[in-house]
Amino acid sequence: MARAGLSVERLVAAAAEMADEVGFDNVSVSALARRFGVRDASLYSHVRNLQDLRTRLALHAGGELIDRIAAAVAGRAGKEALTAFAGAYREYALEHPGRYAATQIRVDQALVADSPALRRTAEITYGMLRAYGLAEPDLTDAVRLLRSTFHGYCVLESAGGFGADRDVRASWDKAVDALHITLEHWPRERGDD
Amino acid sequence: MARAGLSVERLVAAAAEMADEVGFDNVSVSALARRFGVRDASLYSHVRNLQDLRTRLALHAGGELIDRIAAAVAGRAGKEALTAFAGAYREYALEHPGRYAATQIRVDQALVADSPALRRTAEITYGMLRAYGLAEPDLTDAVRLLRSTFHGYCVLESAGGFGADRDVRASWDKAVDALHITLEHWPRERGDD
DNA sequence: CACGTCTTCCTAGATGCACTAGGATTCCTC
DNA sequence: GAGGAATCCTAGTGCATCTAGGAAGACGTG
Repeated sequence: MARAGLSVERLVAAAAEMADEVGFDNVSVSALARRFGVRDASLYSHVRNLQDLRTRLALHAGGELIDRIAAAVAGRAGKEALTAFAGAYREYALEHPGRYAATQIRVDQALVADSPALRRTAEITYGMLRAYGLAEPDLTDAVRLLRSTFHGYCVLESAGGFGADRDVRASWDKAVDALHITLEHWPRERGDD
Repeated sequence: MARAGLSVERLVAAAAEMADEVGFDNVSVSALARRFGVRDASLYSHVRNLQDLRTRLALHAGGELIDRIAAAVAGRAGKEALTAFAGAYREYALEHPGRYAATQIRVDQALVADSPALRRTAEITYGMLRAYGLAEPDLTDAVRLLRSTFHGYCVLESAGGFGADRDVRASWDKAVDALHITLEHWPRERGDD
């Protein structure tokens, strides 16, 4: 019997494509097997179960995302870096809605800690913010604000949540501008209370 | 045979409780039927299918959320209104994670347009922002920024996405502060370009 | 009260998914 | 070419959504 040549890597890659096409929630073991012309059961030699597949997909997509961001931010600082970061983030979320959705799932913290991608994300984000001269706890607050805004915007935009007759890209640029101003005039924590 | 006294309203209410307990994704027709001591098939006299149930739950939760926000904002303006809005929003999302998750699903735009809740949300939001003296298209940009930040923060927080050792409530207050400042110093659109 | 009707809830069954056990075939290595 | 490991299979379980069609309670009308 001719073999299909499955492997964890090929499965994850196909799952990523499938997620972008039919949505992350519709990535199933059966559908993936069908795509390879193979029985469901065959996949379980390469992947423990559906959750395992999804987790691998999440880590894979997270790595892709941070690679793009890192490339965009490299060599820039201040507002330029922020704009590049934001642009790369939104572009990935819109180009790859399924993969981006995958990055949102709750993943075992032990796995996250093991993955270099997540650490790199933190490094890049905090590094970018250092240019604004923030210190803890303002730094963490600012990171949380950025993540929330970027994530929230991309989720709402790709879910079609912005119905008003106003260019979505323009609103995004405005939001990034606003964030830059906020970071420059951050309401700093006083050290003595 | 004794009747269970099912109705769409009771089903949706039970589904809402169930969503908060076991997560929105785990609300199933079978589990809901089990909760009423009734067969799965019996629910299909009241609800068309699972998607119908979820849509009803989403609209129900959306109504609850905007009611809370309206009550919190009533009689306030400016920063007070913004803080009240933000507080009511986050409180609901944390108290009712399942219902809040329900409000995120993609719902047929025709149904949304029919629902008074969504229109009320827009009214309240735009009304609150008018105090900052913004005009279109800045108004829409600001609404999108607010929604994104609130939504993103609540999603990330309730998904356990904020791992750093910093009080999550404090970061939220800081974010709301930052948004207030942003709204006061909004980078306005010049009319002539 | 008897009758017909509508609603509610049922049984039975089709279909699709995740997942396991265990067997067969192919590939790699020595 | 023989042994062992990896790959893919058949067969089957359990749980989910959803449909078709039937029985029995609730309800209004004469």
